[in-house]
Amino acid sequence: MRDEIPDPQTFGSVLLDWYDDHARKMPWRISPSDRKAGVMPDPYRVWMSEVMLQQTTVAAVKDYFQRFTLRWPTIADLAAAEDPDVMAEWAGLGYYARARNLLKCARVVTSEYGGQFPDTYDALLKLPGIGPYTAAAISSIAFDRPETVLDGNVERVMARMYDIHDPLPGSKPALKSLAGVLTPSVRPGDYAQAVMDLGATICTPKSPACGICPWRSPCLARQNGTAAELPKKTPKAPKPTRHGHVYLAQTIEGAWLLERRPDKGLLGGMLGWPGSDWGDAPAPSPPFEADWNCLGEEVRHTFTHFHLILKIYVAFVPEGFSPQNQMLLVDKHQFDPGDLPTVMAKAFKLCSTTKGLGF
DNA sequence: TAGACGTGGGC
DNA sequence: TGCCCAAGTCT
Repeated sequence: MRDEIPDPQTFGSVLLDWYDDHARKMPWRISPSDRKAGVMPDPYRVWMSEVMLQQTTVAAVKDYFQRFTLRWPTIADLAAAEDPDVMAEWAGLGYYARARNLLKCARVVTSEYGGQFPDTYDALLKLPGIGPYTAAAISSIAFDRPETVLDGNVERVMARMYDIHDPLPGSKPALKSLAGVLTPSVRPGDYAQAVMDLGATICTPKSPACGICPWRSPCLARQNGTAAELPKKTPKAPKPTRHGHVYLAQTIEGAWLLERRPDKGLLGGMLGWPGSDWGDAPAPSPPFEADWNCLGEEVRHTFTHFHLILKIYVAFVPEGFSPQNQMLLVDKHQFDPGDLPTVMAKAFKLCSTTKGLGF
């Protein structure tokens, strides 16, 4: 069946023609016409957008990207930022290791590369938070080098183009190889974005719009009627349910008792409420002795690999209490629940909308 | 190397 | 409602 597929290099020009008319507008993207006129993107903005887009939708990223680039317009600005400010700005976007690595990477590029991103795949791959996908994306999009990006979109497009039924992630190397064969030497940066746009808008996970796809003719899955069932994926393990206790306490002046979570592990580096471990039946562990008032409602939240149910307790911080370890008191005028990861913001919201607690 | 690591939207 | 999915990386 392979002999029915046209010369791979012609795929590139077909897709680029489609992209010229259908490229989505994004704050970090140079339009195809501007790009053809010689305008190059700012590698800092390409890097920032690609890190934010890891496992995250374009819609969710847009506002964060605008805020980050407005507040820290250059990589030197970001490298000089305070860690808590960056973590607070990232709050709500998820996968917080990305924010910690964003700062690490900014500081390495500033100190070791004079503030200029390297342009090769191998050099980019060595930087914190930059893996095979992001190294290829920055190298191709920001520097127009012919690297092959392989994200979820490209995996899906390739599995369908070649009607690959082997399940992901095992089939990843084969799909990368097939994607590499199709990568053209002309306009590789626009091509990388074009394949991803194709996957995001036409070759979608469910109900792919094969009828209007620029690659409908050579696509083997469309010929065989298997597009909608590809790519196959190995089944995921079921999520267990864990339980925990969190303690929301305020001083008589209104300051909130929070803790800075350790860098390693879940919600690493973020602010949160003091609390127990999360497990099957965790022991209560209030930050101080008090008459803790348990809220009638619980927080329910689902992470990537488990469900969580949190019991909320509230009390006043006793006079003379001084925070130990990673705990800190945050003045009520400085406290912003938007600085918290979503699960912690949910606990705050539940607390603040429950009446009769004295807060 | 397989599991850890967030969140919100769509169906 | 619950599951799938989104421009993955790290260990």
